[in-house]
Amino acid sequence: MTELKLDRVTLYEFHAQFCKTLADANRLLIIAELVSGEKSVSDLANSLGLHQSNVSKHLALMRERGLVDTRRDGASIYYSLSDPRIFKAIELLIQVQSDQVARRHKLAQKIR
Amino acid sequence: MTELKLDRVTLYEFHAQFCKTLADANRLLIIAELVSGEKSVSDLANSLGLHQSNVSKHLALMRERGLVDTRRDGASIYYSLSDPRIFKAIELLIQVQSDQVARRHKLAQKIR
DNA sequence: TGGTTATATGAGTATATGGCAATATAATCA
DNA sequence: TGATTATATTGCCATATACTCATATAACCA
Repeated sequence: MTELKLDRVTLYEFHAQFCKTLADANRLLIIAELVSGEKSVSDLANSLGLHQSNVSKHLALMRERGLVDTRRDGASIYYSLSDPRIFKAIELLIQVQSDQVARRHKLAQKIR
Repeated sequence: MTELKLDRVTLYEFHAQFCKTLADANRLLIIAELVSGEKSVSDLANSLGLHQSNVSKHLALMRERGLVDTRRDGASIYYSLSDPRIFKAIELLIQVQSDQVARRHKLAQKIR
């Protein structure tokens, strides 16, 4: 009983970690950039206006957690989404969020 | 140009906040409990073995961000999912995550 | 080999987050 | 009204996170 509960918590911690990986605006921006194809660290740093070390750290985290793959070409390292459904999943979340915002807006109008 | 970029960042911060709301094991557990119908704070605290104040805080956060609705009945307050697709979205994320883990496992086997 | 470019990593700092304990607010009931 | 139950809120602490700067590692080229 307790054993089963612990397992369930562990499982949910695992899923929560995945959500945490998506729970950063810069990482979402990076993922969005990668939808159109692989990009190097400096590509991303330039297009997003972020520090190279910052981007590198975000990519390292996403790599650790299996969201992106890497390919070295000379001195550059190219990052790509390991699964295009990552972006689909994010889009669905965004859709739900947008609908909620719309619903709350309507509700606020009714009250007013 | 800069204006547009700022807007994009702001938008992604908004989406990141939504992901953050899901990025906690106990909140995911609460959401999973609510799939089967509305529950009071103490219901949730008991079934998950969490402190009442802890559950209350998590629910307040989820309510602020529109994930749950509330209904008062006497002294109790019942929480419910504001949109069942929240759980669907989480399930999709979990699916992607599971596939990634499976793929990495296969890869590890090949290397070994 | 030395210089340059690309990426990764470590140190330090500021902020955010989750948890617990204690207290406050609110509703019920005797 | 006073006691009880249910929920919310506040203060505090420990930990985690993101960021910047500086430095290390790695590949390339003259």
